[in-house]
Amino acid sequence: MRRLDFQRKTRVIVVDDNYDHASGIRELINLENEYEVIANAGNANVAISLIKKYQPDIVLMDMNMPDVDGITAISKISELNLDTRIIVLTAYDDPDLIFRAMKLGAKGYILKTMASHQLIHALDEVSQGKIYLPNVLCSRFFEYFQNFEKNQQNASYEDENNLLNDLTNREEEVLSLLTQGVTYKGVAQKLFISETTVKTHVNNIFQKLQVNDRTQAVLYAINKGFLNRQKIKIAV
Amino acid sequence: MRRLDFQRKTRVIVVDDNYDHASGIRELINLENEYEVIANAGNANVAISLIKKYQPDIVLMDMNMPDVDGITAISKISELNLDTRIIVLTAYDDPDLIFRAMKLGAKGYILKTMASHQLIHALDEVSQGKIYLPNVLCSRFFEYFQNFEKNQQNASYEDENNLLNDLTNREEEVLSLLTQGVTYKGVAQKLFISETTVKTHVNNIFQKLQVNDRTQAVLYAINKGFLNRQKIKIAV
DNA sequence: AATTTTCTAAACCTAAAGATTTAGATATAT
DNA sequence: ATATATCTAAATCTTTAGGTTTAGAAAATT
Repeated sequence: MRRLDFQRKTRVIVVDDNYDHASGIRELINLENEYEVIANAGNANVAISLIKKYQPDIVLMDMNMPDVDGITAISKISELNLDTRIIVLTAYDDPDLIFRAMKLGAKGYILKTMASHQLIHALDEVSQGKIYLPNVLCSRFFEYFQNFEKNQQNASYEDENNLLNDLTNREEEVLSLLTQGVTYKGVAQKLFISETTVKTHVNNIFQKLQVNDRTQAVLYAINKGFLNRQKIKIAV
Repeated sequence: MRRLDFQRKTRVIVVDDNYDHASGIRELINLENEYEVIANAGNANVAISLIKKYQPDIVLMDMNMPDVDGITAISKISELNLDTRIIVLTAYDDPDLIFRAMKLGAKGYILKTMASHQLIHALDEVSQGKIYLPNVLCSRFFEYFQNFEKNQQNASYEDENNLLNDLTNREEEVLSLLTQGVTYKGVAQKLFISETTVKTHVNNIFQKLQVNDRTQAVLYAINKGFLNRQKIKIAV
């Protein structure tokens, strides 16, 4: 099932620095009744101005281009907040590339090595508002995604060279308040201890984390995933 | 193509608080030569201790359970760092649930309404190290994923009530250095301006961001996605 | 029973941070 | 041409922050 609205074709812009390749794709797409390629772009900057001008339904974007790379291009296009949907067309099944493209809002991802009918299928799916990601690439994506999330968490606890593990409970409490922008006086009041005690704790924290001031301690804590899940809050 | 190693069956534990349902799944799976259900668990805590004990190849996990919910259970299981792969089995195609389950490392996700052969197919795929996520659920996932990422970025720029937009270029430069834990003196040296000028800028920044000190300013910046992409670095 | 951590707290000091006012120089816009 | 915004900088002052040493009490280890 394709588009129901036959009055207006789905408008596509092809972005590829290889002219022959772009022409091939253009002809392939124009064979289909539902689609028409309204423009070609040989590099990212031309592509962006064309997209601004014509606001196409779909952009077919090659990834390896001179000057501005595909990822940056996608990023800039999605900042325009148009209804234009991007399908990535590339030779590489690099998980990182897939992950970043999808993260930036690409609606489809196909390899150049894939059969041409898959390209049309992708157009069909994406023009219907779906996401098109072939199984192989989907697996690659999740590979990367789950590793990424795991690292985000493992950066926190269990880590051997995570100096946060050297902190005592009380020191963790103090650091937790520091990461909310609380002053020594504030910490003292909240923990019902004297200000000098807070200073003692803080100095111990600095030594253990090998930093020189509260800002660096806070940055260390955030980097190492201390207070990962709960959104960082600023105490007033 | 199923498993190549016929000498040892793939060992499965079923976690479902509905005993009848669990039994049904057990029988279904035991019809297959390659799999054997070695245990049932009616709640998450039992499940976790069984998994610790038997270290199964695959866990089929129901999501709506009493006491400890499925997401928490997955989280705890993945903290064990076993080779056990988790397949989620639930009645809901809630995007948030799918997203969180996959984020925590679930290798498959199927709806209870789906045909039984899909369950076996999921077991096949996952036992081969692949990820099994039916197209419908995959779309749901990406829906959520892309919205999530978009919000993370939009929290930064374009936001109306983002006070960071009020900062001048120079103030942004100063703030950027503050978020690296640089002192006033350090900022002065790096920007080739006097320390008092830095103080002026900093005070303006505080007023614009409506905060009282550098730590709060840094936290505000981080929360609003200032320095989103580049990993936070501590200057030494 | 003896030792080590941990939490508490003081005194004393220096350095850095932050608040406030004032002001000159350069742009940029109206 | 005259506001307006931005970047610069000084002087002055108060408040935190941070460094260092010392030390008592309680709890956990060995």
